Amino acid sequence: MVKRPADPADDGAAAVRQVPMRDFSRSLPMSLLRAREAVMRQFRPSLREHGLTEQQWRILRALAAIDTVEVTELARTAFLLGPSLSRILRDLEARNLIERKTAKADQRRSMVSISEKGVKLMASVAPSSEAIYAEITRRFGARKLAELQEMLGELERSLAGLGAAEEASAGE
Amino acid sequence: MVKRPADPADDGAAAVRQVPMRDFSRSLPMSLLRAREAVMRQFRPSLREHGLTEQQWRILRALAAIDTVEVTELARTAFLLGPSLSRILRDLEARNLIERKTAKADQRRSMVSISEKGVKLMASVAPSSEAIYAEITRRFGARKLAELQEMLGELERSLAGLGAAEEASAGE
DNA sequence: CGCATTCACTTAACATGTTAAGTATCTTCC
DNA sequence: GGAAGATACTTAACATGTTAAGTGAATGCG
Repeated sequence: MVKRPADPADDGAAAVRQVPMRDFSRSLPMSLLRAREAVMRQFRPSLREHGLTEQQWRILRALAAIDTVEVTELARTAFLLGPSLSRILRDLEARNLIERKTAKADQRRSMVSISEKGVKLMASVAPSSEAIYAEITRRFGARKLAELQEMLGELERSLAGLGAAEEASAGE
Repeated sequence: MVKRPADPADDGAAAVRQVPMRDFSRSLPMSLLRAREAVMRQFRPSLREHGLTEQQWRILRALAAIDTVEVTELARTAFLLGPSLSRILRDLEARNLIERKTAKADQRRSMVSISEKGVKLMASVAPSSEAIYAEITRRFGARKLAELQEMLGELERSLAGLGAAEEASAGE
């Protein structure tokens, strides 16, 4: 039900009356979601052809750049939560795309690295992936792309330490 | 294993040598993902307190703005895939937060609307949600926020029609 | 009319996101 | 050196993302 004023084409300047909430489609989270989806839509088909999901690809890329890492550090790098990473590593290991061995000094830690097979798979995916990225850059513009990334970084930094714990600090 | 050149602090101008791929953490998808996560991290606790997930909240907001819609149109508005929406609507209906009735003219279509209870729930969530949004705007800057959203929109538009079908057009 | 297509969803199946518990290992500190 | 607490994962449980298949209802067309 929900009766509303029924004023569709009223998106001008002084539209601050009794609007209960910012137009949904213009919220920051939605903008970010839509933009990211527009980008990922380009990559998914290629990854899929190689039997990889977006997250698996993130992990392989992260591993290719660091040789060997602990799971926790990998989670931070690939921006995945522990449980997700745990599952994916199990699968990637079963497919022999990565290798795992527990650290000698600390039996809790397990060191992960990409395997030869993993490296080869990456080599087969990278070209098309790079081509797609290049096309995106061409369409949007390299300059603007850099600007956008800068702003996204700023946004992230400006929100750092707002929602969680806040250990050592004044007032509270 | 994976032998690499081992040249960490070499991110200057002429770093186009044999780098197999752009530094992972600086890729556009990652930037978008991290930024969005930084934003959503602010909202999730509040939504959770009210028993809502991010997606459920998106649906309620979309419904509050349009009175009644078909499921397909709602999917487009709330930016959810059909299957996800189908499940969520089932749950929201069971919780009496929305109402559903099949259209008379076309038995395939089901018209969805928010219920009184749904409206009340929204009213109880909106204040804190608005406050969070205001704080984000304050921290990042209203001007920059608008710029960012504009760029995200441009990015989305510049990629529109690149990955899918492309029905009526020249050259295949 | 009758049948193949298309449409508007819904189900299914598998992968990940998200939070809470569980497990083994390590560290501290008495 | 031994129990309490902290760490580094892993499991569990539930919700959503993603693709494919299924179902019932309209449409198009001979």
